[in-house]
Amino acid sequence: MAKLDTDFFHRVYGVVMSIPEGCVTTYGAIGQALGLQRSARMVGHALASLVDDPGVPCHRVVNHAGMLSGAVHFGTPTLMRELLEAEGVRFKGERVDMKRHFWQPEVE
DNA sequence: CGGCTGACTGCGA
DNA sequence: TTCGCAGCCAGCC
Repeated sequence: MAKLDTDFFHRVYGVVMSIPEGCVTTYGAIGQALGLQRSARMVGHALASLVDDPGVPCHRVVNHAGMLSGAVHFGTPTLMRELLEAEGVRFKGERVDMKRHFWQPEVE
């Protein structure tokens, strides 16, 4: 681990893959775990590529407001929410109940 | 090789 | 939590 390869996406892959079922996290939290504290955007872009990769529960990643900002990239805007609800994640209207399901990824 | 865009965040009000 | 401003880095054209 801690391989500084250009495969930055690969790191996000590992972290997202480590997200427990029924839990959600933010881009910043992931970025922080990767050492990219100020570059949460990169996490989002990484996810954009990871969503193209099967086996990556990127639907467990939301923005700091708890909104499913990446749902549009799922092909089906509602798919992201459906997946979370299927895992037991509670929703507050259009947002995820961060207070209840927020999970902090740890540094590899 | 240069510039723009982008699944965002943090701070202050 | 919401609104506004500015920063950060990598991928893509």
